[in-house]
Amino acid sequence: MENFGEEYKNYWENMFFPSEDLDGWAMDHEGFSGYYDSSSPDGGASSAAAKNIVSERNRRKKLDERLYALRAVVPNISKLDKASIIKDAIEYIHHLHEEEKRIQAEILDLQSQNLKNPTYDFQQYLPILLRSKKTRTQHLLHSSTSPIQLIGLKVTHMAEKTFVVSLTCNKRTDTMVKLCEVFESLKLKVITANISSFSGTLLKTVFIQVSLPFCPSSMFIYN
Amino acid sequence: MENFGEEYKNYWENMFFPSEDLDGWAMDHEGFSGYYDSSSPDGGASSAAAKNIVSERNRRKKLDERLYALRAVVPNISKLDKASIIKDAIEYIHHLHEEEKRIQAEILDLQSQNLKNPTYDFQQYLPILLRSKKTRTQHLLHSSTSPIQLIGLKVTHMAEKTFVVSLTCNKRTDTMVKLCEVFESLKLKVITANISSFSGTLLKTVFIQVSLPFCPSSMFIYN
DNA sequence: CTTCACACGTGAGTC
DNA sequence: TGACTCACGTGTGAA
Repeated sequence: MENFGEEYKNYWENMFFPSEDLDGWAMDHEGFSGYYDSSSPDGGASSAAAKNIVSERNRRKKLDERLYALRAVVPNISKLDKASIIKDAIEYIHHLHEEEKRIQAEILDLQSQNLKNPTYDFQQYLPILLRSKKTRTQHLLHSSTSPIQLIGLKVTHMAEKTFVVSLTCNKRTDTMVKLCEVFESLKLKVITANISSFSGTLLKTVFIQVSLPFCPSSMFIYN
Repeated sequence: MENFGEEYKNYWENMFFPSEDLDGWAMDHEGFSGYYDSSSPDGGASSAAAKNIVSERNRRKKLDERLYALRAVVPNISKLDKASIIKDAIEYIHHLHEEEKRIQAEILDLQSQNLKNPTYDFQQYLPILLRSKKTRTQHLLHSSTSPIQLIGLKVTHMAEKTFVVSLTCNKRTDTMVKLCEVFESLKLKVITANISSFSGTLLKTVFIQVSLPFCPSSMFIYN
């Protein structure tokens, strides 16, 4: 029996090396069958026992492979112990659960933070705006001489029917005039407007009041 | 030997019931020692073997408990198989990894969305602001006659060293004057400022330029 | 009757 | 040396 122990001395360390000698081992085992199984020396029973042996060995091998794979996906393994591997895996799953909960809270916080100052991105409605006023707006924004190069455009809902439109763009020649023309062309009810220029950029802030209840898409088809 | 099998027939199902009969079992085992261990019938060796037996039994029990605990933290167990439990645990960890990656991407997306219009919430820096200018600001914001009732306060990073401070508050008597006093007390380098009032609320927008590189907390200790 | 998964006792190796 | 961890072969009950 000692040779078996020699063969599998380092089994746990290099269990992923497929050892073909395992298959041939059942034949050798026939010679040992009489040693402890004196009551049934017939070939049929010993063959069944050998089948059981190799089956059990495959089962153990599979289980150890799984355990090895589990150890591979779990970082910070404290010990190579079988029990410790499972223990670390459990703790790691708990850690992942906590992290997921924490990150979910963070994402919820970010979402609520976005919701707290409800700034709707204008960018997606700009095409609608351009389509509806293609006749004038289009060629103003894309005039060959000095087009309005948009940097940022957003609308903030201040009160019912009241919005603040903030538009940032590069400052070129006549950009300010064109900007005013664009806004004028929208025929919005402007409460107050302010244009500031610094370091090559323009920022135009316009308070507008709409007659319809808030609906971002309808707001800019409005003319 | 059959009685042993009977005792542990349902071992896996109720492994968490501490079975006290395990301790007393070693004594019974003495009677069987001669059956297969004919070479060493002395009491010392058999006692050592008995210790080994109970130790090994405890080891197996611990390992099974760990496996049971692992099964408990993994949802959607396909089979109660030992190997399947580990396999499902591995898949579950992979699932958690994917989910974490997905959610991290989502949080990054949200953050970039916040960064695209980099509006830093002023609210958390307001206490610092108030602390640093307690002498004047504090009593202005909390004066008994008509305190400035803050609705929204945020700063937007426009360019290097350039920020837009937007402050919204309720409009009361002298609110506008006090607002100007507060901003004046901060000794900021104001490029341009604009105050608008509508439907009982005030909005003050100030372009300021700071001499230090951007650091939200230091910015408002600045005086 | 065969297959499968299991718990068991046991010897060997390690620290 | 004693206290471990491990792989092995084996018997057993369930599918």
